[in-house]
Amino acid sequence: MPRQLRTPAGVKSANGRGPGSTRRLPILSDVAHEAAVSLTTASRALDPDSTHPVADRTRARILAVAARLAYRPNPMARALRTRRVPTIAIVVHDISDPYFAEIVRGATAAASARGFLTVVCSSDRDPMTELQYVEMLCLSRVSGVIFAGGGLDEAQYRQRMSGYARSIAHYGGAIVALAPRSEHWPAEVPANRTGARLVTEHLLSLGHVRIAMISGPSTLFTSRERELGYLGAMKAAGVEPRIERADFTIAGGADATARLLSAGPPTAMFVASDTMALGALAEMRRRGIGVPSYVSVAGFDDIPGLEFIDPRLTTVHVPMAELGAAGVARLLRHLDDGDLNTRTNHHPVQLVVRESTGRPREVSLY
Amino acid sequence: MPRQLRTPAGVKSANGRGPGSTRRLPILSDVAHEAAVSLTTASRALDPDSTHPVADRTRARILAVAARLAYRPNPMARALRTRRVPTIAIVVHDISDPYFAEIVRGATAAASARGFLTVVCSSDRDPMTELQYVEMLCLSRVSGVIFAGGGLDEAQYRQRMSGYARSIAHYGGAIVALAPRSEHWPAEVPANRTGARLVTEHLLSLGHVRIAMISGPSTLFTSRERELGYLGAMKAAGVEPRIERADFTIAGGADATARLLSAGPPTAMFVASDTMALGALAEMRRRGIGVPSYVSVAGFDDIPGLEFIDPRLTTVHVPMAELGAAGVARLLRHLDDGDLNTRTNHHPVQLVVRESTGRPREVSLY
DNA sequence: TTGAAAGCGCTAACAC
DNA sequence: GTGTTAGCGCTTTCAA
Repeated sequence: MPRQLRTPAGVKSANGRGPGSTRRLPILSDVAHEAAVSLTTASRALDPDSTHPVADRTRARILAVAARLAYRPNPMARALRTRRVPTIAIVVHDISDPYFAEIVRGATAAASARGFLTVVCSSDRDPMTELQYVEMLCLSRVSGVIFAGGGLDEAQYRQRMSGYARSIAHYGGAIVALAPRSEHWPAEVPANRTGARLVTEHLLSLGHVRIAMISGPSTLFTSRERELGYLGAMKAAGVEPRIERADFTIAGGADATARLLSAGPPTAMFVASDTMALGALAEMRRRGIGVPSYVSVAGFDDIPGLEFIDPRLTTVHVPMAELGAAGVARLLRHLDDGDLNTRTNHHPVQLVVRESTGRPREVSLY
Repeated sequence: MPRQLRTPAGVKSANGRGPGSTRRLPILSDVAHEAAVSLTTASRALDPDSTHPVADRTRARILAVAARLAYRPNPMARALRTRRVPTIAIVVHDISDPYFAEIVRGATAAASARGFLTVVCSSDRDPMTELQYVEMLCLSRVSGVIFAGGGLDEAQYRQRMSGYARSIAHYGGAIVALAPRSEHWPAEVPANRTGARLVTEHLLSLGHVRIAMISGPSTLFTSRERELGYLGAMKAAGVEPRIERADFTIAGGADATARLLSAGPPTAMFVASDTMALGALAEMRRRGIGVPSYVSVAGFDDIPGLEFIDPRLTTVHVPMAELGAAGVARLLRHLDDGDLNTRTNHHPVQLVVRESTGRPREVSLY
């Protein structure tokens, strides 16, 4: 349809498609036409970060028309030109896990404040699913991708991931990690090692010697960092470490606890995430084992809702929402100012002692 | 830059931008050129749901080239043409609430299986924030919007919302509700009224008479439906109802419980969401009130993780992930088959009796 | 300081 | 069955 014959915006369309139909959204040419300027000038006046000069009177006129028509630029048309959609993606391992839900909450709030939409991709802890999502994101030309979960140390995964990352960098997209990864990406991560050290030292100071750790998969960098803190504190105290592995889920935490209890049960357990600690607590209850009377349990993350489980869990507070917001801020610094710094910022964590840890039991369990 | 001079895909760009740089992504004209066909034919052969005939030999040749070049259509260009981005938005009240997290999990899985990205917009229970998000979605021309949370019965909200909805319908976008609303949109909702009736009848059958309800804001349609079930059962039993209101948060549930307990405490409480019930339980514990020995508490939703709180909560199971998936399926039926049916499908719920409800106390609390 | 014109990559109406 | 052509709405040279 030639431009001239098009029904102008703000005028009821002649062939209204029934009662639900309404006027079409105004486009740039509507504004330009009404303000009696060219498309170019209208575009420049409306673009907040255009450096091209526009006469004050002209600009004022254009802005007035735009406001009256409630004009908003079409993001797709703009994206086609600028080669990037105003969307930020956040890739998480499991959106149902309160840890990731909190990060997403912080990130979406920060992103929407800047006019960015946030896409959430939850892989349900399957690396292949995660890679598929990243491929989709890459094809969609999202402005940036935030990886909330830790990376995997597995050849094929790393290779495909770095291929996508290169592709994203190629079209000018930004990448930020909120957990440790092998890739050298800009990162905003919690002080995992320090936190693990603090919590282990807390258990040691209570008099525990047989302190086991329930960690995540050995291929996950987050597991490794938390193990490092635990191992360091154990070594410094001259006591023997013991690591059992799970998959960062509640059920996994329960299973690992069962294994730990059936072979020389420890007097204290440091669980690498609160979610797994919930599973540990459930397994204890199922077996009638008192916490902390028989076994002390400490978690990591300080997820919301912890005040409602019994006993209240000793853990390491990670500023999840702030981490999400910091990730978005970092991403925007790349997009806005071309900041390509790949420094890793460590966010401080804090030991929160509650009711699930206490002095070691006097009697043996068996 | 004229097409002819452009660096072909698959050939290292002459002005590579450093080590991170790589060849540019292939575009349709690359495929068409290599396969020696026109853009149109290439487009048709590559579009899985194009009805236009293409010779088998030609199609095979085009597909082979596309595969070799790892060609993927540019979603932005396609969107500009089709006037819709391959993205589904899901609007929730609070992504940190496990109820919504589960719905989102179900929806994203279903959407990505069909090549759609899912945008999550969490309003943190602020109607104005929600409206802002919907405006953004509308401008972004997302293919569809799923409203996971219930609607508000408030004039200005309803007016702005229906304006956006009209706008979305106008460009061919779909809308689906997963909770009751005044707008006549296609809906997939839990059987709120039935669930509330079932749980109230359960409490009545245990011998309770003084059964209070903690509901949500009176302007929220979800609150109303659940109240209707409660009121119906109470009336049928000939006993006096009592409703206290909160805001569907943990803290709100705790506050409402405090108010309830300080003025003629009931022997049983039906709380309109598990999240609020968590707050109720916390308030009871703070006051040293036994559950269910002194007061029975029942929730609604059956959010994940409930097996780890003490006492285990009696509630009404809502199939959250299925609701999310059903919402996506409904949306795609609109998009694919033009199904504009606005029927409301009620998803069955189920009473789950656990440990937080029991027979009424013999002794008075005060 | 303004504007004309050329696309971004794709789809669809209309030939042939 | 295939190709030509005209845009989708916007940004951005380049020229005035």
